[in-house]
Amino acid sequence: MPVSQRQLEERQMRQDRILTGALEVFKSKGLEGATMEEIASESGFGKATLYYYFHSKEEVFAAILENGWKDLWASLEPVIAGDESPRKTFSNVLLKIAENARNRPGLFEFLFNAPKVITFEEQPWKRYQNRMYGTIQGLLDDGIKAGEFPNINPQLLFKAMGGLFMGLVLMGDRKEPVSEKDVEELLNQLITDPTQK
Amino acid sequence: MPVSQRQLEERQMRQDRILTGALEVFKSKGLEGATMEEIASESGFGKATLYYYFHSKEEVFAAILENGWKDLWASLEPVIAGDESPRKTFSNVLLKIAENARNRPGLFEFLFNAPKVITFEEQPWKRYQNRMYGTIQGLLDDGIKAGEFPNINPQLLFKAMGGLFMGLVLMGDRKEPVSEKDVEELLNQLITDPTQK
DNA sequence: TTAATTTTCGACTTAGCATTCGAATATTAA
DNA sequence: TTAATATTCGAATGCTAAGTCGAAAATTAA
Repeated sequence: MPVSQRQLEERQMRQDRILTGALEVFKSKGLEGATMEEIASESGFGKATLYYYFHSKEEVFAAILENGWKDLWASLEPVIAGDESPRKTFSNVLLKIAENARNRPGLFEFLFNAPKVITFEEQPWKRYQNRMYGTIQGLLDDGIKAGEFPNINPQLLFKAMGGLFMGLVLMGDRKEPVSEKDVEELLNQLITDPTQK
Repeated sequence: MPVSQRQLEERQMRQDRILTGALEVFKSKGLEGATMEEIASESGFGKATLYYYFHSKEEVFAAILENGWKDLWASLEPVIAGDESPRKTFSNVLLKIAENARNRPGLFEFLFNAPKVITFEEQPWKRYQNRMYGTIQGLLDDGIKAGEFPNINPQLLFKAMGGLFMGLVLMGDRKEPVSEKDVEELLNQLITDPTQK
């Protein structure tokens, strides 16, 4: 009587289709610059139809971020839950992030740049983002305590790794995926393991 | 007959006043979100007066960036022209940037974040930005060739230092200026000098 | 003082765009 | 088939904000 499973799935697919089109437009025009008209034609629907699936342009924008961060976090969770050493876990987290970036480069870049544009506060996706950043910082904290990283302010280490890693993942001219070797190299060259001295 | 020196100076000051107000509004609302109305009231003029000094909102935005990058570059130039070793020059450049950031934190943050928002192409301030990035990359290149830095892809090193340094300068909870010691520490901890091994 | 010039500004015009409406079309279930 | 429900869409609405106008006030120069 209500709605069949198939119906729900088709609805979901249409939403995804809209979101995919919207991502393209947002990437090239930004939040304000993008028009619903353009998002509609990009995703193959009429303008009014977008409003059948979403309440507003902001909601479309937020949905992209929400889904993106949620998926990213979901893929990270098992890695973090593992019981490896902080340094090894840290390395695995970076690898997993790189894998995500490789699969959907457009979305990934958007996830990390879009937030700068937002003015309206408290969005649900922020929770995932904070959780991820918090976890990574925690790993660095623990690693430093355990003597696996040099004794430097974890906040700074975080920033440095962030910049470096984004460089590797986003700006890479290379076509091959980021390998375990790459990440290990990073860690060894920039963050010397004191125990190996 | 034309315009007196004082008149020119006063005009300049009014433009600066507008730019200062605009910076505040742009920072909180972004390029699209900011209204000329708000910029006007923030800087203490009527809306129409803004158009007496600038042709459009984009021009106001661009003027902030142009002035900012120009000043930053001007302060860097003598440091770069010095004849120290690449590593030492690199360190001095970072110190000078930090000094700039300390003097006008709001502007500085804007200079480094705003570009992400821009869609319209080729702006004059881009030339200063590229010159600075190019110079820094060149210093790293030279330093690597001279064996003063570890042998790592300069692009990556650049990203890493960028992330780290921005962390130090922008996110710092500290109130004291970034000191030579801080920068040396950075270099020593993250980018071990191979000659010291 | 007075005429030119510079500066200021609120009201107005206008264009673009988010959002709504209402009617059509398609799908489902009986 | 047929009625209910789900989906689609272009046209109409309304608002916001960039940019313009024309008149005033202030300043300068004689």
